[in-house]
Amino acid sequence: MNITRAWEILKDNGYKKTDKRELILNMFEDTDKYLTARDLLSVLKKDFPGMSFDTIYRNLATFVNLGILEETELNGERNFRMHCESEHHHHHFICMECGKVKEISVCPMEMIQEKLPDCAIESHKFEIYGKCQNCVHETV
Amino acid sequence: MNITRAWEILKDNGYKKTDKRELILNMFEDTDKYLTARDLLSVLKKDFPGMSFDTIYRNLATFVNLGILEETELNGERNFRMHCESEHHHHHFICMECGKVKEISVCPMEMIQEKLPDCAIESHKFEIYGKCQNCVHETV
DNA sequence: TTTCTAATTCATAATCATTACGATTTACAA
DNA sequence: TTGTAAATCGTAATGATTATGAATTAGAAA
Repeated sequence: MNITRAWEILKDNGYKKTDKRELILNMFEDTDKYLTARDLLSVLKKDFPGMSFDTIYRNLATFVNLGILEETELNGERNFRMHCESEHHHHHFICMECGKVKEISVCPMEMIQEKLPDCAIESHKFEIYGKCQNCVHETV
Repeated sequence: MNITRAWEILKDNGYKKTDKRELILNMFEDTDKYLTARDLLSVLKKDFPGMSFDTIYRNLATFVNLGILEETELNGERNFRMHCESEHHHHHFICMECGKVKEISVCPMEMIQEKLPDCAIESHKFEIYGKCQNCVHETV
């Protein structure tokens, strides 16, 4: 997902272009990591001291609904990042040190459905946590 | 994990046998579902109106540390259940309707490590959500 | 361009889960 | 039976998130 596409989606759905939304989207475009509402607020407060929780959370929810951002829960906090548009279904390795995210193409769901013949599978979460190459070699 | 084993573990680690702990463990022994702190409190308040958050949360943390309970995050709330002692590593299918939990023996982690040769994988989460046999057939 | 209106934001308070604290009570070993 | 560390109670604090009502603003229509 790039920022141009994000604006298209917003416009198509009747959402306006505001400076706050622009700042938020820019922050996501600049990184491949997951960010929290807190991350966003602490940066955006510099440019807009009055920036409020409401603005952040409402916009994050909007972006997720429109498929611009994707979301996961990491130690009790919601984390967001630009939605990947890889053509194939995939999962993520998340570095717990620096936050870097890598795509993993393996997904065992086909196997799984066979094992649960009578269940209606609605979703699944498969995430791998650890340290990435760089962080493994860092001395603590 | 059964309750007798749980008490052994507690005793071995210098924890005392209290009526509150007994009630909490009994609730977990009676079900195979995940329970929240709220679930526990709402039931236990009947027998012990004074039962406090502190007691619940402190004991849940203790039980998790000792491996008596296992924990997962489900829509922003921590959920707990008796730790499975299956001899093999496995994952869970969780019915979002009734809360029933099924063991899934498939785990793709061997495959994954190959794909991330330089990363130190520390943990992973793999959960499947949906409706179980019974709940699929219920009319809403 | 100006005006109108719905969308957006601000400031703040409410809510919900969780954690912390000081005083009191309790389990259990000596 | 008693002493003491552990556990609990009652309540308050914290931190993330959601809600509210008033004020502002973007963007379409005149």
